[in-house]
Amino acid sequence: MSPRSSAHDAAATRTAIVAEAVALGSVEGLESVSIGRLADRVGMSKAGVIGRFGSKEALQLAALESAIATFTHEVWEPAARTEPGLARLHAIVDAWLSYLERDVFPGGCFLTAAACEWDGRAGPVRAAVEAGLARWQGVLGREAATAIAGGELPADADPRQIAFELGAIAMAVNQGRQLGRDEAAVPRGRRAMRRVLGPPRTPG
Amino acid sequence: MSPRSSAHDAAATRTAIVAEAVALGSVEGLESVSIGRLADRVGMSKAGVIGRFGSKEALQLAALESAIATFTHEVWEPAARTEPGLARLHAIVDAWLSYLERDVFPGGCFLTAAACEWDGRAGPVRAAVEAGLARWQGVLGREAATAIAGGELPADADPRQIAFELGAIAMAVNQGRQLGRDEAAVPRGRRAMRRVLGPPRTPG
DNA sequence: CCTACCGATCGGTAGG
DNA sequence: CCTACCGATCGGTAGG
Repeated sequence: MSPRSSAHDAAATRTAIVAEAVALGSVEGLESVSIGRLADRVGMSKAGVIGRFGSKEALQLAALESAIATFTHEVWEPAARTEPGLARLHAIVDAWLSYLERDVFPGGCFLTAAACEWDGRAGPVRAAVEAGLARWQGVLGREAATAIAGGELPADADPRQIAFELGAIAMAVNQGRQLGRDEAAVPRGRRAMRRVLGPPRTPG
Repeated sequence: MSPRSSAHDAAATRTAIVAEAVALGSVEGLESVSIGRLADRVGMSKAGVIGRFGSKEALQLAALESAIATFTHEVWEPAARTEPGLARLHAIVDAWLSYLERDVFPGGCFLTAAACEWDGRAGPVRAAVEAGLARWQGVLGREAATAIAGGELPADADPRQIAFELGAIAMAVNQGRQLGRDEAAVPRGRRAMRRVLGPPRTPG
C-alpha cells in the first residue's frame, strides 16, 4: 500500500548504480564504463540501468556529482571545522593527503581522472568537471586570501598561485601512487605543500 | 625495379597513421581512438591500418613511442646543449613551458593524458607509460643532483623531491590550459618552478 | 524492472 | 593495400 518502500528501493538502486559507475570510472575512465558491464555488476538488465537516468551522459553527470560529494565530505568537511585561514589550509592539506593515501576511490582521485579524460571534449560533463575544479580552486584561494589578510602568509603572496600549487601537488601525489605505485608520493606531497604554506602556526 | 620507393612509401604511411593516432589520442584519449576512425582520417581501409601494426595495442605502443620522441625533441634536446646542473634545469623548464604553451599536441601533453588514462590498467602500454615517466623523473633528478653537488642548490635539497615538484607543476599547467583554458597557467607555472629552483645563476 | 530487439561500430581476419 | 566479412558489444528503444 505504502509507496515508501518502493521509492526507497528505487533510490537505493540508483545509488548502487552510481557508486559502481564511480568506482569503475576511477579505474578505467568514465567514458569506458558501458551500460552493459555496469548492469552485470549491479545484477540488473541494461534497460533497467539506463531507465534510471535516461542516457549514458545523465548517468555520467550523476557519477560526477556523487564523486564531488565524496570529495567534499572527505576533504572539505573535516577542515571546515577549523578556523579560517592558514589553520584551515593545513587541515585541508592533511585531509586531502589522507584521502589520496586511503584510496577512497579504487583507481585514485576520480576528479583528477575525469579532468584528464574530459579536458579535450565538449558538452555538459566536461562543463561540470571544469566547474567543480574551478570551485575547489576558489575555496583554496579564499582560504589563502584570509591567511594573507590575517598576516599568516606573506602580504605579497598570490591566493590563486597558492591554490594552483596545492592542486598541482595533489595531482602529482595521485599520479605517483596510481601510476608509479610509489609509497613515497604522499610524504613528498606533504613536504611540497608545507613548502607552499610555510609551517603551521601554533595557536596562542 | 628498386624497392626503395615502396619501402619509403610504406614507412611514410606508418608515420602518417602514428601521427594521426597521437594527435587524436591527445584530445580524446588513446584507447578511444578506433581503427575505423583512424582509417577514415588517413584515407585508408581499416585492414590497411591494422595491417601495419598487427593489433590496436601495437599501434598504441607506436603512438606512445612517437609522443615520447616528440617530447624529448621539444624539451630535452634544446636543454641538453646547456651545461649540466642548475642552468640545464632552467633550460628544461623554459622548453617545457614553451612546449605546453605552443600546444605541440592539439589536446595538450600526450604523456600526461596517457598517464591518467592508463594508471588504472595493466599491460604493455601502461608499463611503457610508467617507464617513460620514470625515465623523465630520473633525468630531472640527475640534473638536480648535479646542481646540488655543484653548490647551485642547497646541500640538503632532495633531487627526487625537486623532480616531483617540477612534474607536478607541469601537469597543473597542462590542466589549466586544457580544462580551464587559462592563459595564466603558463606564467603561474613559471613562477612556481622558479620557486622550486631559485633564481638562475648569472655565469661568470 | 524485464526480454527482445534496433542499427552502428568495435577489433580483427580471410582472401586476394 | 583492398573488399567483404566475422562475432561481440555499443547506447538506446519498444512493449509489457
